[in-house]
Amino acid sequence: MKVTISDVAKLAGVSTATVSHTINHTRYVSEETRDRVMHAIAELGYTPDASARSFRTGKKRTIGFIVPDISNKFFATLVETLEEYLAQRDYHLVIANTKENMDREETNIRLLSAGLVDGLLVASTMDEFDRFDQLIPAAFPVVLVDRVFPVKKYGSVSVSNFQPIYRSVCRLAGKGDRRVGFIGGPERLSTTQERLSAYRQAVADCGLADEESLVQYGDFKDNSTLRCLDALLQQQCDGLIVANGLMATEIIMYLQQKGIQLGNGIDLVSFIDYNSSFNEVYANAMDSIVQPVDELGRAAGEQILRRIEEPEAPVLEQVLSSTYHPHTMPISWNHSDR
Amino acid sequence: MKVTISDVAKLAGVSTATVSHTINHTRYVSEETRDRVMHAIAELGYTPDASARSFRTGKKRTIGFIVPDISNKFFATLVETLEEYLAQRDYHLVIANTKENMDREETNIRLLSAGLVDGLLVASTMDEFDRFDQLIPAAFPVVLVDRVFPVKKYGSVSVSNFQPIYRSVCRLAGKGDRRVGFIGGPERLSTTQERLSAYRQAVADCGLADEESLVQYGDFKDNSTLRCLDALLQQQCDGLIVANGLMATEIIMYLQQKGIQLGNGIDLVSFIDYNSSFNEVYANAMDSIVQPVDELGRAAGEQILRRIEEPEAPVLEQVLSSTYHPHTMPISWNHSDR
DNA sequence: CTGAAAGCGCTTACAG
DNA sequence: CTGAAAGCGCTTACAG
Repeated sequence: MKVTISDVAKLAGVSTATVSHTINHTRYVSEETRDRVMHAIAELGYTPDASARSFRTGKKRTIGFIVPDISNKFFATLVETLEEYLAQRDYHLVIANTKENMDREETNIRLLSAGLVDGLLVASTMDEFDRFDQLIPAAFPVVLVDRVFPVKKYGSVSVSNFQPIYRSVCRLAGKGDRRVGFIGGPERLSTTQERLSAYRQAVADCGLADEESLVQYGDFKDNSTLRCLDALLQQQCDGLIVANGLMATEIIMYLQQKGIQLGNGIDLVSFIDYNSSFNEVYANAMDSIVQPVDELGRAAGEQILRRIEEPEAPVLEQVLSSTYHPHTMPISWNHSDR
Repeated sequence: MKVTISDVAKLAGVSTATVSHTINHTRYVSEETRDRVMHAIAELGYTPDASARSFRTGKKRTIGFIVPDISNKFFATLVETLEEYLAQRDYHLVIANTKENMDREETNIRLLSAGLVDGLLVASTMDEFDRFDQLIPAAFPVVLVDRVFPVKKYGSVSVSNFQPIYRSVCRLAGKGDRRVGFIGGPERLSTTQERLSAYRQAVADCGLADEESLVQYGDFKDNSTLRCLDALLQQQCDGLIVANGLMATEIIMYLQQKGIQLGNGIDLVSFIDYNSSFNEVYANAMDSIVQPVDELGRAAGEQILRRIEEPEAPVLEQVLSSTYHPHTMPISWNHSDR
C-alpha cells in the first residue's frame, strides 16, 4: 500500500499539518517534533506524492518545450542547456516534437497547456500568429524560443543574424565574388526571413548579382539540401551562404564529395549551431556564423521561470546575437586575382 | 477564474458525474443530455484539469526517460522515436539528462519516480546494480534502454553488437590486417563491455596482435577521441574498430585531417548510430555497424507501456541486433599485397 | 508551538 | 438513464 502523510502523522503522533510543515520547512517545528516526524518518515519509507502536491498547489514545477525537431543538433543542444538550467531550479522538462508539422504543434500545445506544465517554451513552426495565439489559454505563461512572430504579444528569446550575414556577404564581395548564393531553411520561418533580408540587403548594397534563382530553401526533408546545392552550383556561384546549421554540415560533405574545394573552388559562409569536431576541422577553410545556443537555452529558461513566478512582469523580447568568424587561415594566393 | 467541471454541470443542469462520463465516454449518456453538456463546455471554454485528473486516477500518462547525453545524436534520435511512439498513445515524455554522472542519475530517478511519471526508461550510467536498484520504488515500472545490468531484474531493450563486431574483425584479419585497434566508450558501460569482448574473442580466434595498448576508452569529454586515435596510430594499427557512433564521426574527421586514407592508409570499421549524409558519403570507404535506433525506441516505448498496463506481465529482456555492412566499393588494388 | 478541517477538481462505486 | 457523495493526498488559512 502507498504510504501517505497521514500514516506518518499517526506514527509520529502529530497532525498532518505538522508533517507537511516539517517536510517543507514552512513553519517552525520544535526540534523534538521534527525528530519524531523524520524518524517516522524514514521508518515508513515515505515519499510525498508529487501528483497530489502539484494538484493541491497548482504548481507542477514542469516546463513544456515544443520543439520542431529534436534530432536536429541545434535543438538537441537547446534541450540540453535548458534541461540543465531547469533541473538546477527543481523544474522538470517535458518535450514534444512537432517535426515541423503545424497540426502536431497544435495538439501538443493543447495537451501541455491543459494543466500538465506551468509554462510553455515554443519554437513554433506556425506561419500565422492567430492560429498560434488561439491555442494559448488566457494568462498562460509562454515564451517563444528562436522563432518569433511579427506580433509581439508573447515574451521571446531569439538570435539575430542580420549583422553577421550582412557582413559576411560584403566580405565575399570585397574578395571579388560576384554571384553569392543563399541556402536557408523553410521560407515561412522568421529565422529564415531575417537571414534572407540581411542577404538581400547586402547583395543590393554591394552590387552583387541579384537573381531569384540564387536563393534556395530547404525543408530538412529527403535530400533537399543536395537539391539546393546543385541548383546553386548550376548558377555558377562563387560564394555560398548556408544560413542553417543543419544544412551547413551537409553542404560541406557534399562539396567535398564533388571535389569542390572550400575557399578556392567556392567561398563558404556556414552557420554553426553547436560544437563539434566537424566544425573545428573546417574552421580554417570557411567563414562561420556561430549561434549562441547555450545562451539561448539559458535565457529561455530564465524568462519562462520569471513569467511563472512574476506573472505581472513585463513581456520581454530578448534578442541575442550571432558572431561572425572569418576563416582562420589566409586565403589561397591564386584566389585574389580572379 | 478557472472553469471547473461543476460550472459545466451547473450550466448544463446535470451532475458532475454526467459531465465526467460524457467527456470520457465512460457510461451511456442520452443524446439530449450529451448535447447540453457539450454546449455548456463550449460556452464556458472548459478544459479538464490534467493535474486533478491524474491525481485522482493515479495515472499521469507520462513516461520519464533518463538519458546520459541528450546532445549525442544517438540518444536524440532515441528520444525522437520514443516521443513519437508515446505521443501516438497519448503519453508524454519527460527527459532528464545525466551527462554520464551517477549522482545526477540518482537525483533524477528519485524525483521522477516520486509520482511524476507512470514509468521510467533508463539508459543508466551506473556501474553497480545495487545502487541503481535501491532507487526504484517497489513495483515501479522500469525498463532499461540500451545499457543493461548483469542482474536481470528489470525489463530491458538493448542492442547486441557481438556478432557484427566479431565478423568485422575477422574480415579485417582476412584482408591481411595484423594490428587492429579498438576504441570504445567508457569502460564501465555494458555496451562497451560487450563490444570489447567480441573484439577480444575475434582477435584471439584470428590470431591478431593482442596487446593491451590496442584498446582505448573514450569518455566523450574534452578531446578524448583524438587522444585515443593518436594512441592507436602510434601502435601502428592497420585496422580500427570504432565501437561508438559518436566517436566514429570524429575519428573520420581526424583521419582525414591527418591525411590518412580510409581503406588504404587504414581500414576503418565504424559504428553508425543514426542517419546522416555524413554516413552516406563515407559508406563506400569503410565498413559499418548500424544500430537499429528506431527499433530500439519503439521497443522501449512498447515495453514500458506494457509494464504499466499489465504489471503482472513477465519481465522481458529484449535484444535487438546491429547489422554489419562491409563497405560498398572494392578495396583498392594495392592493398591486397601488404 | 501545533491541530482540526476545508478544499484543490476530478472519478467512480453505489443507489435508484 | 442519471445523481449524491466519498475520497484521492496533499497544503494552508484559522484557531488556540
